[in-house]
Amino acid sequence: MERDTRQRRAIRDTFTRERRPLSTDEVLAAGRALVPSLGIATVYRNIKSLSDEGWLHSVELPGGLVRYERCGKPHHHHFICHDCALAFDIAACPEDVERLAPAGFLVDSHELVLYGRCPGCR
Amino acid sequence: MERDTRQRRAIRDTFTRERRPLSTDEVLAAGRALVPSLGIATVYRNIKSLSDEGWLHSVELPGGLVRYERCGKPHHHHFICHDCALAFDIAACPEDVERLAPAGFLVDSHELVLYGRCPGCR
DNA sequence: GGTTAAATGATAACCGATTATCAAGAGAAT
DNA sequence: ATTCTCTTGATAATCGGTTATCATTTAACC
Repeated sequence: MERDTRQRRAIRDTFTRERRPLSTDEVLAAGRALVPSLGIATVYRNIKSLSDEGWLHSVELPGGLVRYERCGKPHHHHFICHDCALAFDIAACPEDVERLAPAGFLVDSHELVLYGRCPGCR
Repeated sequence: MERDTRQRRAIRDTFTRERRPLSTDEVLAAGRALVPSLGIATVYRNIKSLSDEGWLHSVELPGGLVRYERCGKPHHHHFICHDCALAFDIAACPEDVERLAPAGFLVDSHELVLYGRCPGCR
């Protein structure tokens, strides 16, 4: 991936505009608003190359659906709306979660997911 | 599923003995220790019927691997070891996580996953 | 113990997600 | 504008997980 194509720009712009984890389908839908001919194979290819370049990384939240977000964001968590299924970033973090683990467990990272209804679905 | 078979007993016993979320492969492996002929189809069938009966329910943790645990446990969270990939129960909970969400988001549940190394892998 | 229908086990089929293929399209450099 | 080669888009192939099929086994009841 060396060339600056309309498709690749559309995909990058989508991640830059939406500041939340996006699934391949969401990238395809949003990207088609900019480049109607965009195909799913191109979405997968560019997500892969942008990940290899360290511009994107995958986010695995419960639900078996892989999403991707821009690299370099500060530590944060996520909110998933059970109506629209969109994932949103949550800046806050419930400090010192390490102490919640029983003795003998070594904690080195954590993931918190809040579920509910997003502003747009209420 | 009405008959009390050796296979079904082995699967139930596995969940009763291990008090943590189990994947279908873990149930198959543990169940075969009791009934060597146990097949994966039987594991899926019994997990489904035990779920329909309200004895089991699925737990979706990050990673795209569905696990199952007994119903009726008190509110708890999970720890996933990144060496052996086993999931363990964590009794503690970082209270009032609801207020971590920005205004406009209605939170009705949450899931916390701690990652690290379990006692057995250290 | 014999009968009968439900459960099992091996495996084929299915399904959604991802990757590979390849002819056509289009950046980039001349 | 032309050339060259990388990228795209349509779709076939693949993959892991789950479900369906069906002959065989076996629990439950007489």
